[in-house]
Amino acid sequence: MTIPTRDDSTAVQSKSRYHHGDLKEAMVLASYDLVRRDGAENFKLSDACLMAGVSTAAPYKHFRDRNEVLELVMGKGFDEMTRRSMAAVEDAGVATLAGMIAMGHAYVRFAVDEQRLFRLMFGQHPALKRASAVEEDGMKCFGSVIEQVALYCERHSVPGDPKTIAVRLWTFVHGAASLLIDEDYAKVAPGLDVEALIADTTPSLLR
Amino acid sequence: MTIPTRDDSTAVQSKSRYHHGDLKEAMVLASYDLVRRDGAENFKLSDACLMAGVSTAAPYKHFRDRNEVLELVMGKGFDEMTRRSMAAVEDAGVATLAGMIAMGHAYVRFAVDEQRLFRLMFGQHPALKRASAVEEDGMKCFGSVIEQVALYCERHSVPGDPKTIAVRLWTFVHGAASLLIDEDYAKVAPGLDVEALIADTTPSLLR
DNA sequence: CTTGAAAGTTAGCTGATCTAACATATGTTA
DNA sequence: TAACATATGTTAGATCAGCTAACTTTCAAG
Repeated sequence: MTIPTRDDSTAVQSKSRYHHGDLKEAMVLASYDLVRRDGAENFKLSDACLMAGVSTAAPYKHFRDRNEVLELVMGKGFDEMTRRSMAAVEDAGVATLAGMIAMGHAYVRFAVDEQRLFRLMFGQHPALKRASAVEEDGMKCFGSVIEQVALYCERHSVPGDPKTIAVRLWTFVHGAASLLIDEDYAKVAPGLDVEALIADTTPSLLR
Repeated sequence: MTIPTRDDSTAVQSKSRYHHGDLKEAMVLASYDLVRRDGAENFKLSDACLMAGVSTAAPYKHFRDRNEVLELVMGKGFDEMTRRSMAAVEDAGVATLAGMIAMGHAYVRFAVDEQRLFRLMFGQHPALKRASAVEEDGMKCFGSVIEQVALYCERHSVPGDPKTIAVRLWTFVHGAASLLIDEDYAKVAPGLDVEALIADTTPSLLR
């Protein structure tokens, strides 16, 4: 439950070491890693303090409380998710079917690779998600996914409202990611190939 | 944060009142209500103790720890969800399109009505979900949904593996429920009519 | 330099889970 | 029916994390 080692390469520090330099950033980075490792429910602010090399009271000069730190971690999570999804679609081809499928796969792969982060980002404390920083990053993430689907719809003259179709696709992919990492598929459909499920279903949803 | 009043109608009690009578059951019932009201993240075992009228040490004679109580609450949640989904499909017509849509709507409505319960049941601590009691009730819940879709597929000679098609429908409905209560739809597609989304999309998924 | 604000520190409060040691019913057996 | 074993309560307190208060150090502006 505790391997909180000081990572000096991460922290920006003054020579004196009484003042950290950029404790706020260092705390968020440390917390991001801790949440990825242990999950938000096991995240201890005090571990992040250890990693940043400060006392447990120090963060309160920069954050309202533990939750504000988690909010910023969520924001970083959404940024990373956006980055990966967009990279995938640009790689496989913007406004192509392959691109849409790749985007779905990237979404699911993020959920799998970053399970604990994904769990923090979705379905947990509704209060956290309402934080302005989170709202902004979340909107950017979902917005860019929807935008990509809309591009596809226009290019291929898919009938109907592009946004509605985009929401359909998003809904399906999100459901797949959730049920997969929650091990619900494993209970009723063990060995299910989720990538195939998405590849097979995407065409039906894009029309 | 605290309205834990003693509910004597719920509790089975002996005359002496030293021994509760059925503390285990009383604790689960109280905890179920508290989780529905406050969410699992704000659930205090001590509140449940107050409601059951016992000291905070008493539950440890019946439960391993706080998590075991939550596991049983999850189990009850799955039972209730199964009940509602099956009632909906039987009401609207087993093996009919209307029945499939009604089942989806019931699933989403459960998520909305019992948001905090739903959040406990999905996407939270993976450890809790692996508890045998939870696994059993969860399987029953998803299993019966899948079974119903399979019945539809057979009746209407839908080509392809019925189970695969059932998983598709389940995935979509679960995604819709999750994004809805997580207020993610509200961010990018405010005012989205989720019931319509499901009614419109179900036919495309059932073939 | 001085001085005020920013950003650390230590000490300690609070509130929740859980444990240890003890107390009281209950019900089976002598 | 007395006595014992067991189940199921109680009280007291350890622990541990979040957070606050009061004090200290550094920095930067004039």
